[in-house]
Amino acid sequence: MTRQRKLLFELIDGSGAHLNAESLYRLAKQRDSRINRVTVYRTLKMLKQEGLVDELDLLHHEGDQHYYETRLKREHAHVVCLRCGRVEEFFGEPLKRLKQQIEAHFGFQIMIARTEVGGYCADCQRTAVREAAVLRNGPAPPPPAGKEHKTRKTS
Amino acid sequence: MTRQRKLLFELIDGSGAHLNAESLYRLAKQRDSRINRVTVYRTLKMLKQEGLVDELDLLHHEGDQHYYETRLKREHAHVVCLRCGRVEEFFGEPLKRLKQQIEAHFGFQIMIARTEVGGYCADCQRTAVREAAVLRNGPAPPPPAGKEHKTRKTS
DNA sequence: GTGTATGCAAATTCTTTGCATGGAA
DNA sequence: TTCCATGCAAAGAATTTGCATACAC
Repeated sequence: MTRQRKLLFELIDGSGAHLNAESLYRLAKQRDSRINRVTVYRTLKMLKQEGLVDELDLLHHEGDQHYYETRLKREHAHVVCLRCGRVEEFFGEPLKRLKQQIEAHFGFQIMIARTEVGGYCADCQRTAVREAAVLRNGPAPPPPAGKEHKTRKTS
Repeated sequence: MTRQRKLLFELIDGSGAHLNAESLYRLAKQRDSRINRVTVYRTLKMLKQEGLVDELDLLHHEGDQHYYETRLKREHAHVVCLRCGRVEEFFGEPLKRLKQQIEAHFGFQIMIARTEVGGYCADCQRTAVREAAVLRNGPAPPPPAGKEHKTRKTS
């Protein structure tokens, strides 16, 4: 257990976000300027093999990097908005069912499962509708006078 | 619609396997020696964007390439044996459920969904038991005399 | 004929390897 | 004190880009 490994695991575990190797390296460098990018890759590989972290690609929404998270949480699917990049996590019982059925059906012993879903989040669906309107009709008319407030539903 | 695009889509669609960019390129080259690797990458990118093919990584079981399949089949999960590399496909209703729940829960509009599961297939579980026995006890005694037949269950 | 797709070479991005040194147990 | 992890430099795999030519429509 070295200084570097401890730091890296803490960062992956502590960060709310899904870090990729490069972000993890940058964060680590801030706390320990002597750390090397190669150590990050080597440590990630080890943590993966030990089953301590999971590797995601979040549908390669931005580039071909991978993202990492600790395996401490309950199993969940990742839901990525293809427009704004926001990532939600879905915990639910169909996931468990799916695993059970696969184990039963193939006599498989599942070690790891990954579900990644891409699409458009509620906000971006609204935006898309607005953008399409602009393309069709030109810029929207100015909003009616009065205090601004968040649009609730477009349809 | 160029000669190359037609060929590449046919190959992805026709091949039973999950091809990666390099295998696809090699197959294509056999049929049309003038084709270029770059064209393969460009075409795959386009087919992905059009929603005609899906990109998988099969848990990066061997290297960091991606694998491709057409979207003509019903939605399914990929089940990869981490030992022998065999890939099974699972069609089942928990997948549909999962998508529905995610759409309902987040108000999400799902465009693409990918489930990849890794573990050990029935055959490899048996092998692992044998291998562990060898590590513990040294090479197994020769099998009892008589006609060879497939082992059915080890446990 | 016009514009987009292709081929080629070179560049970029992400990740791994070889080897000498440093640090944890 | 021993051995494995680290850092550094360099290599390697997978993929993308720039630019001139070729081909589909």
